Amino acid sequence: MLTPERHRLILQQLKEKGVVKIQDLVDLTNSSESTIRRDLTQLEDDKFLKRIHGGAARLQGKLQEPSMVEKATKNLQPKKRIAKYASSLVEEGDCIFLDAGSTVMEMIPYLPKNIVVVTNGLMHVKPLLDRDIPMYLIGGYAKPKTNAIIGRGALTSLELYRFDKCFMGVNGIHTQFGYTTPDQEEAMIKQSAIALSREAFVLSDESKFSEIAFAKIADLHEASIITDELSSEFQDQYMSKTTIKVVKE
Amino acid sequence: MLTPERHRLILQQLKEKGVVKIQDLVDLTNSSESTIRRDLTQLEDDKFLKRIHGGAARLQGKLQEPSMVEKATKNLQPKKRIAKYASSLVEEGDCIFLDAGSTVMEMIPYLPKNIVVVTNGLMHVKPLLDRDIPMYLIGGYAKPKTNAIIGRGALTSLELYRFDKCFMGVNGIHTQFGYTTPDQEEAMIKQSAIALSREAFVLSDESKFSEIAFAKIADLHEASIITDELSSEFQDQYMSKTTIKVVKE
DNA sequence: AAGATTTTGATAGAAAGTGATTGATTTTCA
DNA sequence: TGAAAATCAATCACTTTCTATCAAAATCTT
Repeated sequence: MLTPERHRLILQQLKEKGVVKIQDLVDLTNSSESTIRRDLTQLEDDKFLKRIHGGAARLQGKLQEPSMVEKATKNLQPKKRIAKYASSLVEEGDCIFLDAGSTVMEMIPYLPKNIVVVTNGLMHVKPLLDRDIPMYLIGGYAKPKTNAIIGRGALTSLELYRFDKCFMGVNGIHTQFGYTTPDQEEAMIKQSAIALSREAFVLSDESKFSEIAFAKIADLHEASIITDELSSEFQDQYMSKTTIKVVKE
Repeated sequence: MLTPERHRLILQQLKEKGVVKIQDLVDLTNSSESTIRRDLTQLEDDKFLKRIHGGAARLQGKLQEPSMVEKATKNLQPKKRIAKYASSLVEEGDCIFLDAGSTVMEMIPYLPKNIVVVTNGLMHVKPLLDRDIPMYLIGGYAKPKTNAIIGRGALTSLELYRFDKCFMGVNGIHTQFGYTTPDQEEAMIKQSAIALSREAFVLSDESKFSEIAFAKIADLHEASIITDELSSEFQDQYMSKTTIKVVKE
């Protein structure tokens, strides 16, 4: 995992929670304790946070501007671009499924209002309600780290619906949380949702995503990939089954 | 638990109540008395509070607006008291249902960790996850104003579970949002949950609640009412079917 | 492709935080 | 007032976290 990505994750956690434990960051980023410590030292030097025994704390001074996370963030822009394009595919009256995950969440501000959204992403709830978009939540187990609803019950609950379109994050939540291997149970939800949908779209803001994860999701059904960069090997390999839309600038 | 997290809790308690007992802080933070004492010493050094025999007191130096704090405190206390008592009824290993609503939400900080929670309250999600309490969410329509999951799907989703105990707010969310008439669909969820539970508890922090709402919930099944004040007419009227626990001080 | 540089993970000794105990001090209440 | 109860500061043993260092792995240069 790249250094700036880790830093972004750390700052984001900090922004959300105020204080974070080192061990949590280790789990979150799949890095060693040493690496996290070095990150924290560095971020403290740059006045982004304050180290405390056991972890780090947000500094309340003034440097809390939105610029803070933004500054440390280089990956935000492509994500927004992709999300905006994906939203443009949604038409009034549609019933869509939104996968849990940060890239998909970015779609919400751009969605039309006269639609119905079904989701398993707890983090999507507030932004959707704020926009007054009618929303159904899948029932089931709430997975702490990714705020996704998963499990057997979730599948049952999901199968009550049918969708015009569904939107999935490639590494879904894992992009954001640093997993390289998709969670088995979340993958099952993804697959099921794709099966219940007339059209499926996969959003990826990672220029390099693991071939395995890619295949798992896209190979099973027809799907369109929306990304900002894609090596030609992948294009050749999957072109036959999937449409690939590369969104630039 | 990280030191600043504990300090935050202490100061928060102090802000709400003006004075806090050490033992309460021990319970609240799951730390030892020694640790709390050390925290208090430190916070006093930093001029955040004044230590007094048995606990700590807010210092009235500057940042206090007595009128506002007092105002917010008046309705807060009974609610917390009731919620704390209700939490004490939950045993390790229990599977419980938590109704959507502000009074029930107050229970969360006091719940034991080795339980499973099922809820239809979206506002409960974050506090439960923060406490690492395993949580299942009912699926269905997310009602914007109350952040509750309701609807036909919710009933279906709910009926997959069985509970040891369930906890309902009387006017539920309506207390907070100023409704006097319970929402029909939310009432259905309440009734269904009570039916699926071995024991049912109704929490009320309103000394006067409407007879209609009361009867709707309590009359259908055996249930215990937990409240801080109850006119004797109600007691006489419902004593036969329900247990009433009045929590004072 | 070989070497230099950076990043990473592991380890050991130092430092800090924690919980229990003990005896001193304060409060309570008869 | 005086004895019992509650609260307190001080200390000890124990656990967790921290710093510093080194070698392996990854990345960059030339």
